[in-house]
Amino acid sequence: MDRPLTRKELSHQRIVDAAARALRRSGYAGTGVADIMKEAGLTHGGFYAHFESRDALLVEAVTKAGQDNAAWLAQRAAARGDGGASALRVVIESYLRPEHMAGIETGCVVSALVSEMPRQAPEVRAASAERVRGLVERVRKALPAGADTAQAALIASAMVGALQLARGLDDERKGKAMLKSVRDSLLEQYDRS
Amino acid sequence: MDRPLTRKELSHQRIVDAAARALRRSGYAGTGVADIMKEAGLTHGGFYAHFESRDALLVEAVTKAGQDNAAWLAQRAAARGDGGASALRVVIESYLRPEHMAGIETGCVVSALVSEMPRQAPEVRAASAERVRGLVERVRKALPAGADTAQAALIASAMVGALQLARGLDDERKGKAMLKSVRDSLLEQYDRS
DNA sequence: TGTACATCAGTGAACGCGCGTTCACTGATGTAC
DNA sequence: TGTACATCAGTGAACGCGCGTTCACTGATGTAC
Repeated sequence: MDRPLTRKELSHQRIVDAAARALRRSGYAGTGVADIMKEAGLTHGGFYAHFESRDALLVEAVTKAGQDNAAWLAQRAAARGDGGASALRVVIESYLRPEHMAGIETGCVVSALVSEMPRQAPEVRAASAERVRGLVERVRKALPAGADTAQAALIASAMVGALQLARGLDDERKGKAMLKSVRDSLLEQYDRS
Repeated sequence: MDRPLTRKELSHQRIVDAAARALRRSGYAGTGVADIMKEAGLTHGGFYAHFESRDALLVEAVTKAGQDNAAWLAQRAAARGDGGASALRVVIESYLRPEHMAGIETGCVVSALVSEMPRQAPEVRAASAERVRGLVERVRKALPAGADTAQAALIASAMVGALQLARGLDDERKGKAMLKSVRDSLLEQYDRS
Protein backbone atom coordinates (compact mmCIF):
# COMPACT_ATOMS: atom_id res chain seq x y z
CA MET A 1 0.00 0.00 0.00
CA ASP A 2 2.87 2.38 0.57
CA ARG A 3 4.26 2.03 -2.91
CA PRO A 4 6.34 4.97 -4.05
CA LEU A 5 4.37 7.73 -5.74
CA THR A 6 4.40 7.86 -9.51
CA ARG A 7 5.74 10.84 -11.38
CA LYS A 8 2.19 11.95 -12.10
CA GLU A 9 1.10 11.65 -8.48
CA LEU A 10 4.04 13.77 -7.42
CA SER A 11 3.07 16.43 -9.93
CA HIS A 12 -0.52 16.29 -8.72
CA GLN A 13 0.61 16.93 -5.17
CA ARG A 14 2.76 19.85 -6.23
CA ILE A 15 -0.16 21.39 -8.10
CA VAL A 16 -2.55 21.01 -5.17
CA ASP A 17 0.02 22.39 -2.74
CA ALA A 18 0.63 25.39 -4.97
CA ALA A 19 -3.13 25.92 -5.31
CA ALA A 20 -3.70 25.61 -1.55
CA ARG A 21 -1.31 28.51 -1.06
CA ALA A 22 -2.48 30.58 -4.05
CA LEU A 23 -6.07 30.19 -2.93
CA ARG A 24 -5.41 31.79 0.45
CA ARG A 25 -3.16 34.45 -1.05
CA SER A 26 -5.39 35.46 -3.97
CA GLY A 27 -8.88 34.17 -3.18
CA TYR A 28 -11.04 31.83 -5.22
CA ALA A 29 -11.51 34.36 -7.99
CA GLY A 30 -7.84 35.30 -8.15
CA THR A 31 -6.49 31.79 -8.40
CA GLY A 32 -5.68 31.05 -12.05
CA VAL A 33 -4.80 27.77 -13.70
CA ALA A 34 -1.73 29.06 -15.54
CA ASP A 35 -0.20 30.70 -12.46
CA ILE A 36 -0.58 27.59 -10.35
CA MET A 37 0.90 25.30 -12.99
CA LYS A 38 3.86 27.62 -13.30
CA GLU A 39 4.30 27.63 -9.53
CA ALA A 40 4.27 23.83 -9.64
CA GLY A 41 6.99 23.90 -12.31
CA LEU A 42 4.72 22.85 -15.19
CA THR A 43 3.00 24.41 -18.18
CA HIS A 44 -0.71 25.10 -18.19
CA GLY A 45 -1.53 22.64 -20.98
CA GLY A 46 -1.07 19.62 -18.75
CA PHE A 47 -3.63 20.78 -16.23
CA TYR A 48 -6.58 18.83 -17.58
CA ALA A 49 -4.75 15.54 -17.33
CA HIS A 50 -4.91 16.12 -13.57
CA PHE A 51 -8.27 17.82 -12.99
CA GLU A 52 -11.60 17.84 -14.72
CA SER A 53 -11.94 21.58 -14.27
CA ARG A 54 -10.61 24.56 -12.36
CA ASP A 55 -13.37 24.04 -9.79
CA ALA A 56 -12.22 20.46 -9.23
CA LEU A 57 -8.79 21.83 -8.33
CA LEU A 58 -10.34 24.37 -5.97
CA VAL A 59 -12.14 21.55 -4.17
CA GLU A 60 -8.89 19.66 -3.65
CA ALA A 61 -6.99 22.80 -2.72
CA VAL A 62 -9.42 23.99 -0.07
CA THR A 63 -9.47 20.52 1.43
CA LYS A 64 -5.69 20.30 1.45
CA ALA A 65 -5.36 23.72 3.05
CA GLY A 66 -7.75 22.67 5.80
CA GLN A 67 -5.83 19.45 6.42
CA ASP A 68 -2.59 21.37 6.65
CA ASN A 69 -4.14 23.77 9.17
CA ALA A 70 -5.43 20.88 11.29
CA ALA A 71 -2.11 19.04 11.21
CA TRP A 72 -0.21 22.16 12.17
CA LEU A 73 -2.52 22.80 15.13
CA ALA A 74 -2.35 19.19 16.31
CA GLN A 75 1.42 19.36 16.32
CA ARG A 76 1.46 22.63 18.21
CA ALA A 77 -1.12 21.36 20.70
CA ALA A 78 1.01 18.28 21.40
CA ALA A 79 4.07 20.43 21.98
CA ARG A 80 2.42 23.06 24.16
CA GLY A 81 0.16 20.63 25.99
CA ASP A 82 3.32 19.19 27.51
CA GLY A 83 4.01 22.60 28.97
CA GLY A 84 0.68 22.56 30.79
CA ALA A 85 -1.34 24.94 28.61
CA SER A 86 -4.98 24.00 28.22
CA ALA A 87 -6.14 22.84 24.78
CA LEU A 88 -8.40 25.86 24.47
CA ARG A 89 -5.60 28.26 25.33
CA VAL A 90 -3.40 26.67 22.67
CA VAL A 91 -6.12 27.05 20.04
CA ILE A 92 -6.88 30.67 20.87
CA GLU A 93 -3.27 31.76 21.21
CA SER A 94 -2.22 29.95 18.06
CA TYR A 95 -5.00 31.51 16.04
CA LEU A 96 -4.75 35.06 17.27
CA ARG A 97 -1.02 35.48 16.83
CA PRO A 98 0.38 38.42 14.82
CA GLU A 99 2.22 35.93 12.60
CA HIS A 100 -1.12 34.47 11.58
CA MET A 101 -2.37 37.89 10.61
CA ALA A 102 0.57 38.36 8.24
CA GLY A 103 0.85 34.77 7.02
CA ILE A 104 -2.40 34.51 5.14
CA GLU A 105 -0.91 32.21 2.50
CA THR A 106 -0.28 29.41 5.00
CA GLY A 107 -2.87 30.45 7.58
CA CYS A 108 -6.43 29.36 8.30
CA VAL A 109 -8.25 28.75 5.06
CA VAL A 110 -11.59 29.75 6.56
CA SER A 111 -10.41 33.19 7.61
CA ALA A 112 -8.79 33.65 4.21
CA LEU A 113 -11.87 32.77 2.17
CA VAL A 114 -15.07 32.72 4.17
CA SER A 115 -16.72 35.81 2.75
CA GLU A 116 -16.21 34.44 -0.76
CA MET A 117 -17.56 30.98 0.03
CA PRO A 118 -21.27 31.62 -0.61
CA ARG A 119 -20.44 32.75 -4.17
CA GLN A 120 -18.72 29.57 -5.30
CA ALA A 121 -19.99 26.69 -7.42
CA PRO A 122 -21.89 24.03 -5.40
CA GLU A 123 -19.01 21.54 -5.22
CA VAL A 124 -16.59 24.25 -4.07
CA ARG A 125 -19.11 25.55 -1.55
CA ALA A 126 -19.57 22.06 -0.16
CA ALA A 127 -15.84 21.47 0.29
CA SER A 128 -15.51 24.90 1.89
CA ALA A 129 -18.42 24.32 4.28
CA GLU A 130 -16.59 21.18 5.39
CA ARG A 131 -13.67 23.39 6.43
CA VAL A 132 -15.98 25.68 8.40
CA ARG A 133 -17.38 22.70 10.27
CA GLY A 134 -13.85 21.39 10.85
CA LEU A 135 -12.78 24.67 12.43
CA VAL A 136 -15.75 24.87 14.79
CA GLU A 137 -15.20 21.22 15.65
CA ARG A 138 -11.56 21.83 16.55
CA VAL A 139 -12.62 24.59 18.92
CA ARG A 140 -15.31 22.36 20.42
CA LYS A 141 -12.85 19.55 21.09
CA ALA A 142 -10.54 22.00 22.83
CA LEU A 143 -13.21 23.11 25.32
CA PRO A 144 -12.64 21.93 28.88
CA ALA A 145 -14.63 18.86 29.89
CA GLY A 146 -18.19 19.74 30.85
CA ALA A 147 -18.20 23.09 29.06
CA ASP A 148 -21.25 24.22 27.13
CA THR A 149 -20.57 23.17 23.56
CA ALA A 150 -22.50 26.21 22.31
CA GLN A 151 -19.46 28.22 23.37
CA ALA A 152 -17.51 26.72 20.47
CA ALA A 153 -19.62 28.70 18.00
CA LEU A 154 -18.94 31.98 19.79
CA ILE A 155 -15.23 31.36 20.23
CA ALA A 156 -14.74 30.22 16.64
CA SER A 157 -16.72 33.22 15.39
CA ALA A 158 -14.68 35.63 17.45
CA MET A 159 -11.40 34.09 16.28
CA VAL A 160 -12.30 34.17 12.60
CA GLY A 161 -13.85 37.62 12.87
CA ALA A 162 -10.96 39.11 14.80
CA LEU A 163 -8.33 37.81 12.39
CA GLN A 164 -10.24 39.17 9.42
CA LEU A 165 -11.03 42.53 10.96
CA ALA A 166 -7.38 42.86 12.00
CA ARG A 167 -6.29 42.21 8.41
CA GLY A 168 -9.01 44.44 7.05
CA LEU A 169 -7.94 47.41 9.15
CA ASP A 170 -5.06 47.84 6.72
CA ASP A 171 -2.77 49.03 9.51
CA GLU A 172 -0.39 46.53 11.02
CA ARG A 173 -0.15 48.23 14.39
CA LYS A 174 -3.90 48.61 14.86
CA GLY A 175 -4.44 45.09 13.55
CA LYS A 176 -2.12 43.61 16.13
CA ALA A 177 -3.79 45.63 18.86
CA MET A 178 -7.19 44.29 17.85
CA LEU A 179 -5.87 40.74 17.80
CA LYS A 180 -4.37 41.11 21.24
CA SER A 181 -7.50 42.67 22.63
CA VAL A 182 -9.75 39.85 21.43
CA ARG A 183 -7.27 37.18 22.47
CA ASP A 184 -7.02 38.55 26.00
CA SER A 185 -10.80 38.87 26.34
CA LEU A 186 -11.37 35.33 25.15
CA LEU A 187 -8.72 33.84 27.41
CA GLU A 188 -10.00 35.74 30.40
CA GLN A 189 -13.51 34.48 29.88
CA TYR A 190 -12.97 30.95 28.75
CA ASP A 191 -9.63 29.86 30.16
CA ARG A 192 -9.42 30.88 33.78
CA SER A 193 -6.72 28.28 34.43
CA MET B 1 -27.33 74.31 -1.49
CA ASP B 2 -30.23 71.95 -1.99
CA ARG B 3 -30.56 72.57 -5.70
CA PRO B 4 -32.20 69.75 -7.60
CA LEU B 5 -29.82 67.06 -8.81
CA THR B 6 -28.74 67.17 -12.44
CA ARG B 7 -29.48 64.33 -14.80
CA LYS B 8 -25.85 63.24 -14.51
CA GLU B 9 -25.87 63.29 -10.73
CA LEU B 10 -28.97 61.13 -10.69
CA SER B 11 -27.30 58.62 -13.01
CA HIS B 12 -24.22 58.67 -10.81
CA GLN B 13 -26.31 57.80 -7.78
CA ARG B 14 -28.06 54.96 -9.61
CA ILE B 15 -24.69 53.52 -10.65
CA VAL B 16 -23.25 53.71 -7.14
CA ASP B 17 -26.39 52.19 -5.65
CA ALA B 18 -26.31 49.33 -8.14
CA ALA B 19 -22.62 48.80 -7.42
CA ALA B 20 -23.14 48.85 -3.65
CA ARG B 21 -25.56 45.96 -4.05
CA ALA B 22 -23.55 44.08 -6.69
CA LEU B 23 -20.43 44.37 -4.58
CA ARG B 24 -22.00 42.56 -1.65
CA ARG B 25 -23.70 40.02 -3.89
CA SER B 26 -20.72 39.18 -6.11
CA GLY B 27 -17.62 40.38 -4.26
CA TYR B 28 -14.99 42.84 -5.44
CA ALA B 29 -13.72 40.47 -8.12
CA GLY B 30 -17.17 39.57 -9.38
CA THR B 31 -18.43 43.12 -9.79
CA GLY B 32 -18.16 44.10 -13.46
CA VAL B 33 -18.56 47.50 -15.07
CA ALA B 34 -20.95 46.34 -17.80
CA ASP B 35 -23.30 44.52 -15.40
CA ILE B 36 -23.57 47.49 -13.08
CA MET B 37 -24.25 49.94 -15.87
CA LYS B 38 -26.98 47.68 -17.19
CA GLU B 39 -28.48 47.42 -13.71
CA ALA B 40 -28.46 51.22 -13.56
CA GLY B 41 -30.29 51.35 -16.91
CA LEU B 42 -27.29 52.56 -18.92
CA THR B 43 -24.77 51.17 -21.39
CA HIS B 44 -21.20 50.46 -20.37
CA GLY B 45 -19.65 53.09 -22.64
CA GLY B 46 -20.75 55.95 -20.45
CA PHE B 47 -19.01 54.62 -17.40
CA TYR B 48 -15.82 56.65 -17.70
CA ALA B 49 -17.69 59.91 -17.78
CA HIS B 50 -18.63 59.11 -14.17
CA PHE B 51 -15.56 57.35 -12.77
CA GLU B 52 -11.86 57.42 -13.45
CA SER B 53 -11.62 53.65 -13.17
CA ARG B 54 -13.42 50.57 -11.92
CA ASP B 55 -11.52 50.89 -8.63
CA ALA B 56 -12.82 54.43 -8.20
CA LEU B 57 -16.36 53.04 -8.41
CA LEU B 58 -15.52 50.34 -5.88
CA VAL B 59 -14.35 53.02 -3.46
CA GLU B 60 -17.63 54.91 -3.79
CA ALA B 61 -19.68 51.72 -3.64
CA VAL B 62 -18.10 50.34 -0.48
CA THR B 63 -18.52 53.73 1.18
CA LYS B 64 -22.17 53.98 0.12
CA ALA B 65 -22.89 50.46 1.34
CA GLY B 66 -21.40 51.31 4.72
CA GLN B 67 -23.44 54.51 4.98
CA ASP B 68 -26.61 52.61 4.14
CA ASN B 69 -25.80 50.04 6.84
CA ALA B 70 -25.20 52.77 9.41
CA ALA B 71 -28.38 54.64 8.50
CA TRP B 72 -30.45 51.48 8.69
CA LEU B 73 -29.08 50.64 12.12
CA ALA B 74 -29.60 54.17 13.43
CA GLN B 75 -33.21 54.04 12.35
CA ARG B 76 -33.75 50.66 13.94
CA ALA B 77 -32.02 51.75 17.13
CA ALA B 78 -34.28 54.79 17.38
CA ALA B 79 -37.37 52.63 16.94
CA ARG B 80 -36.37 49.86 19.31
CA GLY B 81 -34.74 52.12 21.86
CA ASP B 82 -38.21 53.53 22.50
CA GLY B 83 -39.27 50.04 23.48
CA GLY B 84 -36.61 49.94 26.18
CA ALA B 85 -34.06 47.66 24.54
CA SER B 86 -30.45 48.61 25.27
CA ALA B 87 -28.38 49.96 22.38
CA LEU B 88 -26.09 46.94 22.54
CA ARG B 89 -29.01 44.53 22.41
CA VAL B 90 -30.37 46.30 19.33
CA VAL B 91 -27.00 46.06 17.57
CA ILE B 92 -26.48 42.38 18.36
CA GLU B 93 -30.02 41.31 17.58
CA SER B 94 -30.14 43.33 14.38
CA TYR B 95 -26.90 41.89 13.15
CA LEU B 96 -27.45 38.26 14.02
CA ARG B 97 -30.90 37.90 12.48
CA PRO B 98 -31.62 35.11 10.00
CA GLU B 99 -32.77 37.73 7.49
CA HIS B 100 -29.30 39.24 7.58
CA MET B 101 -27.79 35.86 6.80
CA ALA B 102 -29.91 35.57 3.66
CA GLY B 103 -29.86 39.22 2.64
CA ILE B 104 -26.22 39.59 1.82
CA GLU B 105 -26.91 42.06 -1.00
CA THR B 106 -28.26 44.68 1.39
CA GLY B 107 -26.50 43.48 4.54
CA CYS B 108 -23.32 44.49 6.32
CA VAL B 109 -20.65 45.29 3.76
CA VAL B 110 -17.87 44.17 6.10
CA SER B 111 -19.26 40.68 6.55
CA ALA B 112 -19.83 40.44 2.80
CA LEU B 113 -16.31 41.43 1.80
CA VAL B 114 -13.82 41.33 4.64
CA SER B 115 -11.80 38.31 3.56
CA GLU B 116 -11.30 39.90 0.14
CA MET B 117 -10.26 43.30 1.51
CA PRO B 118 -6.52 42.66 1.92
CA ARG B 119 -6.28 41.77 -1.79
CA GLN B 120 -7.63 45.04 -3.17
CA ALA B 121 -5.83 48.03 -4.63
CA PRO B 122 -4.62 50.53 -2.01
CA GLU B 123 -7.45 53.04 -2.50
CA VAL B 124 -10.09 50.29 -2.27
CA ARG B 125 -8.38 48.80 0.78
CA ALA B 126 -8.37 52.18 2.46
CA ALA B 127 -12.08 52.79 1.87
CA SER B 128 -12.82 49.27 3.09
CA ALA B 129 -10.73 49.67 6.23
CA GLU B 130 -12.81 52.73 6.96
CA ARG B 131 -15.91 50.50 6.97
CA VAL B 132 -14.23 48.08 9.38
CA ARG B 133 -13.45 50.91 11.76
CA GLY B 134 -17.01 52.20 11.39
CA LEU B 135 -18.46 48.85 12.38
CA VAL B 136 -16.29 48.48 15.48
CA GLU B 137 -17.11 52.06 16.37
CA ARG B 138 -20.85 51.44 16.13
CA VAL B 139 -20.49 48.54 18.54
CA ARG B 140 -18.36 50.62 20.88
CA LYS B 141 -20.93 53.40 21.00
CA ALA B 142 -23.62 50.88 21.85
CA LEU B 143 -21.77 49.59 24.91
CA PRO B 144 -23.35 50.55 28.23
CA ALA B 145 -21.76 53.52 29.97
CA GLY B 146 -18.63 52.55 31.83
CA ALA B 147 -18.08 49.31 29.93
CA ASP B 148 -14.57 48.29 28.91
CA THR B 149 -14.21 49.57 25.35
CA ALA B 150 -11.97 46.60 24.53
CA GLN B 151 -15.17 44.57 24.54
CA ALA B 152 -16.22 46.26 21.31
CA ALA B 153 -13.49 44.42 19.42
CA LEU B 154 -14.62 41.04 20.73
CA ILE B 155 -18.30 41.66 20.11
CA ALA B 156 -17.75 43.03 16.61
CA SER B 157 -15.46 40.10 15.79
CA ALA B 158 -17.99 37.60 17.03
CA MET B 159 -20.81 39.23 15.06
CA VAL B 160 -18.88 39.37 11.80
CA GLY B 161 -17.43 35.89 12.28
CA ALA B 162 -20.75 34.32 13.20
CA LEU B 163 -22.59 35.80 10.24
CA GLN B 164 -19.90 34.62 7.85
CA LEU B 165 -19.55 31.14 9.34
CA ALA B 166 -23.34 30.77 9.26
CA ARG B 167 -23.36 31.68 5.56
CA GLY B 168 -20.34 29.48 4.90
CA LEU B 169 -21.96 26.40 6.41
CA ASP B 170 -24.01 26.15 3.23
CA ASP B 171 -26.99 24.80 5.16
CA GLU B 172 -29.72 27.23 6.09
CA ARG B 173 -30.90 25.33 9.14
CA LYS B 174 -27.44 24.89 10.63
CA GLY B 175 -26.59 28.46 9.75
CA LYS B 176 -29.58 29.81 11.64
CA ALA B 177 -28.73 27.60 14.60
CA MET B 178 -25.20 28.98 14.69
CA LEU B 179 -26.47 32.56 14.50
CA LYS B 180 -28.91 31.99 17.34
CA SER B 181 -26.29 30.30 19.46
CA VAL B 182 -23.82 33.16 19.14
CA ARG B 183 -26.51 35.79 19.58
CA ASP B 184 -27.75 34.21 22.80
CA SER B 185 -24.24 33.82 24.20
CA LEU B 186 -23.37 37.43 23.45
CA LEU B 187 -26.58 38.79 24.94
CA GLU B 188 -26.19 36.71 28.05
CA GLN B 189 -22.68 37.95 28.64
CA TYR B 190 -22.92 41.56 27.61
CA ASP B 191 -26.51 42.60 28.07
CA ARG B 192 -27.75 41.35 31.41
CA SER B 193 -30.55 43.89 31.41
C1' DT C 1 -42.29 82.92 -27.62
C1' DG C 2 -39.52 81.12 -30.96
C1' DT C 3 -35.30 80.03 -33.28
C1' DA C 4 -30.07 78.79 -33.55
C1' DC C 5 -26.49 77.02 -31.52
C1' DA C 6 -23.35 75.12 -27.88
C1' DT C 7 -22.90 71.91 -24.45
C1' DC C 8 -23.81 67.79 -22.27
C1' DA C 9 -24.88 62.73 -21.21
C1' DG C 10 -25.13 58.55 -23.06
C1' DT C 11 -24.45 55.05 -27.12
C1' DG C 12 -22.31 51.19 -29.21
C1' DA C 13 -18.43 49.47 -31.77
C1' DA C 14 -13.78 48.41 -31.08
C1' DC C 15 -9.20 47.58 -28.65
C1' DG C 16 -5.91 44.58 -26.19
C1' DC C 17 -5.55 41.31 -22.70
C1' DG C 18 -5.87 37.31 -19.76
C1' DC C 19 -8.78 33.70 -18.69
C1' DG C 20 -10.35 28.46 -18.85
C1' DT C 21 -10.15 24.92 -21.94
C1' DT C 22 -8.72 21.84 -26.03
C1' DC C 23 -5.64 19.31 -28.74
C1' DA C 24 -1.98 17.56 -31.82
C1' DC C 25 2.36 16.52 -30.74
C1' DT C 26 6.97 15.19 -28.30
C1' DG C 27 10.18 13.23 -25.46
C1' DA C 28 10.72 10.30 -21.43
C1' DT C 29 9.49 6.14 -18.97
C1' DG C 30 8.55 1.51 -18.57
C1' DT C 31 7.73 -3.24 -20.44
C1' DA C 32 8.37 -7.51 -23.41
C1' DC C 33 11.34 -10.66 -25.18
C1' DT D 1 21.95 -6.84 -21.04
C1' DG D 2 20.19 -4.92 -24.93
C1' DT D 3 16.75 -3.68 -28.30
C1' DA D 4 11.83 -2.41 -30.00
C1' DC D 5 7.81 -0.73 -28.97
C1' DA D 6 3.74 0.98 -26.27
C1' DT D 7 2.30 4.00 -22.94
C1' DC D 8 2.50 7.94 -20.36
C1' DA D 9 3.17 12.90 -18.71
C1' DG D 10 3.89 17.20 -20.15
C1' DT D 11 4.38 20.92 -24.00
C1' DG D 12 2.90 24.93 -26.37
C1' DA D 13 -0.09 26.87 -29.83
C1' DA D 14 -4.74 27.91 -30.45
C1' DC D 15 -9.82 28.65 -29.38
C1' DG D 16 -13.72 31.52 -27.76
C1' DC D 17 -15.08 34.56 -24.33
C1' DG D 18 -15.65 38.37 -21.16
C1' DC D 19 -13.23 41.86 -19.08
C1' DG D 20 -11.74 47.08 -18.44
C1' DT D 21 -11.09 50.82 -21.22
C1' DT D 22 -11.31 54.16 -25.34
C1' DC D 23 -13.51 56.90 -28.68
C1' DA D 24 -16.13 58.87 -32.56
C1' DC D 25 -20.61 59.87 -32.71
C1' DT D 26 -25.73 61.11 -31.62
C1' DG D 27 -29.64 62.93 -29.71
C1' DA D 28 -31.34 65.58 -25.84
C1' DT D 29 -30.92 69.56 -22.89
C1' DG D 30 -30.17 74.15 -21.93
C1' DT D 31 -28.86 78.99 -23.19
C1' DA D 32 -28.64 83.45 -25.95
C1' DC D 33 -30.99 86.73 -28.35
